[in-house]
Amino acid sequence: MAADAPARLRIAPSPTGDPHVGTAYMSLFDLAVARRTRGQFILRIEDTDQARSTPEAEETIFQALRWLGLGWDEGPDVGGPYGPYRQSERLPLYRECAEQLVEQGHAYYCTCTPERLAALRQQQIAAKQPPGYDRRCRDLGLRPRPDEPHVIRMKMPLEGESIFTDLVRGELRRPFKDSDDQVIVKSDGFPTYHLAVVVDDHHMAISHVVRGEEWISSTPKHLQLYRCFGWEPPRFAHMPLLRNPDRSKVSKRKNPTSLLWYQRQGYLPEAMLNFLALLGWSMPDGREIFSFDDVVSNFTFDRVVTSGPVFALDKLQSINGQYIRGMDPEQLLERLFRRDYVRAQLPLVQERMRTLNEFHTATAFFYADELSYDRSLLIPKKAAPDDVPQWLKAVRQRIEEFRPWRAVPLEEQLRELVAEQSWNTGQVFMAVRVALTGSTQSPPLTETMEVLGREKTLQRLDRALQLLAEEAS
RNA sequence: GCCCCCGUCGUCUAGAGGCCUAGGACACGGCCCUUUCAAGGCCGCGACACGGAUUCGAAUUCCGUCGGGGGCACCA
Repeated sequence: MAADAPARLRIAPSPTGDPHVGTAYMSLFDLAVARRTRGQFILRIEDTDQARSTPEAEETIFQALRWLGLGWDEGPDVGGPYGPYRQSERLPLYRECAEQLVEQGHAYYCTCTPERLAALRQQQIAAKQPPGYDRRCRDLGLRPRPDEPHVIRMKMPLEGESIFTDLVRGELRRPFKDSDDQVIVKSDGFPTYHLAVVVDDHHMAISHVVRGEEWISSTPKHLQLYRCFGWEPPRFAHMPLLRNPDRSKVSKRKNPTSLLWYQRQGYLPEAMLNFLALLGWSMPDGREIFSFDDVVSNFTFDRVVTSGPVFALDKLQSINGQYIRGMDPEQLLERLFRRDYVRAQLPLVQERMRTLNEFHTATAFFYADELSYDRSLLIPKKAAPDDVPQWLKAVRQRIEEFRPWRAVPLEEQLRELVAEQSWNTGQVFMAVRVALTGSTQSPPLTETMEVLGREKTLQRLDRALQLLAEEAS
């Protein structure tokens, strides 16, 4: 990869939750290659899942990547010559491409019902057959009317094999018969990932696709689409998957995966990047502390390992410490007081402060790993002790998946819940307040929740429930 | 069940047939420095999954076994 025409790489996150470390991990290498070749790094939002995509999630992805210094040359918010950069705004293109495939006999309409597909699947699993579409509609030449529910499926070759060269793994091959006729346009008219990614990567002139190992098995489908369209496919690099300590694919249940968490915890973006670069890749000279520019000038895919690294935080801690020690005090001061977390806390406590020092006492609870407070505080005055656990459980459940994580809507949720159950608002709010802050005195509850973040909020509710359970037994 | 990827210290990794009695970093243990804690210094613990084959010689090549992971959606 030394010679190198300008490369175009993209990160294509789905705006369906908190910005993920995996997104940063891929972006890091995308940007490195783009910079190294004086090419471009593109951000494309893959919001073809109408049910799960949200605008807030998209916004936090922008924010998190910018925090890390992984800015993009083209994207939904900055524009660019290949836009729009949001898949939901490119629908006509996918439709047109899919219809073209149907015209050319590379794809077909399918009217099989979800019920039939589910039943088929069950049978196959029961018969210990690999699950997959049985191609019933493949040669029927169906032309469903627009009001008739249907999908479009691509035709995979029945024989032969797909061979491609992966930049990190070398030659990979797989018989076509192992891939079924994938849906490329859903019944809601939206493309599936498989169609959209190919169409967009081509139309955005992407030269290198860097993505997780999890995509290896669908690469033959993608290559087949390129072939059907008559387009030249990009180069593929399948990076190893980040793992939990138990070696499963990294997940938020077992690891903090939200970039927002790292930001709030006070990790430095440059240390985070350094750490991420060290997972699966190494500098030719073996140095472990290096800048993003060092990655840019040294990155090659042949130094990427193929086995999945465990995403373990102790090394990140150590690296972060080294960065902190390496800063001059003025720089450090700057960083400390610009921290967004502190800024967010400020309005909550300002009206309660009489001296500057009170800022620290009033916000200490934001930082505690585990609050220490007397269990009896969890039982509000005039409340029945046995009621408290169910309040906390109900509140937890109510907000666990709730979006957006903002004070006003959260307050609405809580008030609704309390009203439904005919509970006492003051008592319920007080119990939650103590669980979250360890004290009966705190800034307004839901504003506190917003700043504290979902993760810590849920964690502290759990902790309070645990305390109450201990007391009961 | 089928297909694919992977397998060096607890963890991240170096290693592309002899330079390997396998190197570094994190973590861990000890000592030193020190009013404490960190930081720093020194020392230590600690791995080529297993079995065959190829070779004068294998962590490095090939095969098998075992183990881990991923995929098999109208999710990405």
